[in-house]
Formats: sequence, C-alpha cells, structure tokens
Amino acid sequence: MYKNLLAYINQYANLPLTSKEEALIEATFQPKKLRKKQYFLQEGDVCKNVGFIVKGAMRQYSIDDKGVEHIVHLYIENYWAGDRESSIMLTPSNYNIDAWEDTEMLIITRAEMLDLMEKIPALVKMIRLMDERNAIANQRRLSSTISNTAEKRYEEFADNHPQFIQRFPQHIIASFLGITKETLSRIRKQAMK
Amino acid sequence: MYKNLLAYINQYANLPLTSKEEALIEATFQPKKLRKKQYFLQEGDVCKNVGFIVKGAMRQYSIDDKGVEHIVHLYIENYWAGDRESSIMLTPSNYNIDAWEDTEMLIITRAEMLDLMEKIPALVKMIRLMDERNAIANQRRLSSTISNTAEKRYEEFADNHPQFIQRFPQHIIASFLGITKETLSRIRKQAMK
DNA sequence: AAAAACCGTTGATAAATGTCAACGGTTCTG
DNA sequence: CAGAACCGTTGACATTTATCAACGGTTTTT
Repeated sequence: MYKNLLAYINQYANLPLTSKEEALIEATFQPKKLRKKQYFLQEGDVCKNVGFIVKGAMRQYSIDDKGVEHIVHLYIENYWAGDRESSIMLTPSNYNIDAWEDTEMLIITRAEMLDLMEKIPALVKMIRLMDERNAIANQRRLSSTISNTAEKRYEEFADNHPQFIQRFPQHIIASFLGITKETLSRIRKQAMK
Repeated sequence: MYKNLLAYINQYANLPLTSKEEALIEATFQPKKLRKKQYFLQEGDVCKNVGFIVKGAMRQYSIDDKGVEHIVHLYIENYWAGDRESSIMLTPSNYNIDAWEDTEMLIITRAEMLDLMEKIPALVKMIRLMDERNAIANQRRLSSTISNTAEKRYEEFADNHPQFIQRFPQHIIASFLGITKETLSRIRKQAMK
C-alpha cells in the first residue's frame, strides 16, 4: 500500500529515506478507499486532506449557474488530489473532487504534512520540486488554452497524456479541455480523415 | 533601489532580515534598467535571470505561426518576471518578455538565488509562500478561462486587477484574456449600457 | 431479463468570437 | 511641426463553438 508513495518520494527528492523516516510516513498517511462516484471533497466544505492516489482515477470540477460541470483536473495513480486554495486559506472550496473509478488513497492533513516536513528533509525537497513542476505545467496549460484552437488543444492533450484518453470517457475529456462533448466528437471525426 | 525588494521579502516571509542578510541581498541582486520596448528575454534564449520589478511595467508573450502575440503575463511593480520553465530546465524559452514602460529591475540568476536560499531562511520561506500563492492564482485563472465567457472573464479581471486596466492599453488586456481587441471593445460597449 | 443510466454521434440552428478593412483621434518621434 | 505609429471603434462577414433534440448501442443496476 505504501510502496508507491515511498517510491514516489524517493524518486522525486532523490534523497533516500531512512527506515525511521519511512516508518513515520507510514504512521502518518491514512489509507482511504473511495467507491466510484464517492466524493473526496464537496463544494462548500473546507479541504482538510490532500491525498496521494495509489490506485484509481478521480476528477475535480466546479458546477456553474446552469448546473454544468467544468472539469479542472483529472487524476490517476501517483497524482495528488486536493484543493490547495481551500486547504491553505481554510475557505470553503468551490470544487468537487470525486472518484471516477474505485480508488485507494493515502491521505494527510495540511498540519500533519507541515509537521512531517520539519522532520523529513526529503519531503521538503519533494514539495519544492513538485511546486516547480506544477508551475511549469500550469503555465503550459494556460498558454495552450489561451493561444490554441480546440482542435490543437485536443491534439496536444492526446499526445502528452494518452493515459487519460484511455481512462476517461470523451465527455469528461471535452469538459477538461473547456469544450462540449459534441464539439469534441466533431473534432475527432475531422481528425480521422 | 533595494528598499522595495527588502520590504517585499520581509512582508512575505514575516521573518525579519538581519542587516548582514540585507547586505548579502544587496550585493547579489543586480540593478538593470530597461527602456520601453527593450527585451528582458527573447524567444529562443535561455532565461538566465529572474527579475524583481522596482518600477515599471512589462509583459510576457508568445508569438504564433501567424505572427500574432499571445500575452500570458503582465507585470508591474513588486512582481517577478521570468520564464521558470526555461530557467529551471535550461531550455530555450518560447516566450518574449519586454518592457511596456521604462523599467527598473533587480535581477538574479537561478544559481545565485539557490545560493542565497542556503544562507537566508527568510528567502526559502518567501519562495514557498510565493509558490503557493502562485499555484492558487493559476488555478483561479485556469478555472475562469475554461468556465467563463469572455465577458465574465473581463469583468472578473477588471474587478481583481484594476491596476492593470489603468496601466495597459485595451488591446494588451484583450490578448491577455485570450480574445481580440475588437471583441473586447464590443464587450465594453455592451457593459456600459 | 428488463429497466435505467450512460455514452458517443449526428443534424439543425443559434450564439459567440474572429477576421478584414476602414476611420478619426491620439501620442510619439525625428 | 509634420509624418508616422499607435489606439480604440465600427461595420460586414466568416468561422468556431454551443445548444437542443434525437438515436442506437453500451454498460450498469435492479
């Protein structure tokens, strides 16, 4: 259960964990299982935990005035799910996060994480690298969203994230790209020729 | 010249700098003046410096196949300008950054910054908080771009960033929002009624 | 096994936004 | 001061994307 998480940290930080540190991590992260469709976070609640996905698939989305879902993140194994703004600011979240497949996570509160970071240097390094990677990915996604047509955005996404294409149905991908399922269907039809 | 930067660090980190630390910072950050339209970073170059803006206004943008500029960031006093991806990965940047007004910056290389962080704890804390704030802002912007119409995006932007509206002309704001200047002109005309 | 929910597709039409060209009023610059 | 560059606006029209409704084929649930 903890194997993936420990491997993730080791790989990211490149600062081998001692067995004491490993034990501390195992004692702090709590396993949590979610059935398909079960909420991990519901709009209006404060996001208390961040979760590392050991197995499964999840999505994060907001719901607009008309009841339409807008998917902002998709997660699979080895991703971290949570709403940082809510978690840091302690404000009610604008997002829902739920399981798209049956999912196993390892969850931790922000306070626990801060505490662990004081004790385990590798975690500090990991967080910093994750933040950097994250900032870069966000920049790219934003750039793509602003500059490209729907068609090009889909191409780019399909090229860079084939795992998601296989794992989530088209209407979910469409929402993630900020277009309707009909438009995506037509784009794909075009592309096939 | 260094007053703004020191104040910025103190306020962000909330960990008062010693006078030795202040001296070290002043010795490391280099002043740099840019005339209006002068490049700070040009597409294809590796971004070697990040710069704190003491006075002035800048923009960051890419140029597409058709020669159209897509503005991804606007900066004014107390912002940091640079392309993180290029700077971290040491890859040629896809962006240009130039001065929209005559600008005074304090610049530092990534290596120097990493070195300073070893010596000044307040900087480590500042960077971490900036990363967090940044991640939150990116999330919001992305959400808004995906979920809202051009009109709502403009409203939100004008509400949250009135300084930019005053400082940059409309066609720059339009590009930043991912729409054409004509569309923005019409949106504003609508809104006036 | 039947019913319900889900999923992708298609057609017809509407709405949002882009493109191109032109204009008049600034502001910048030599 | 004169010409050039810049800026916002408008009109006519084209393109992209959304909306609504319907369908048949899955898969899931009961």
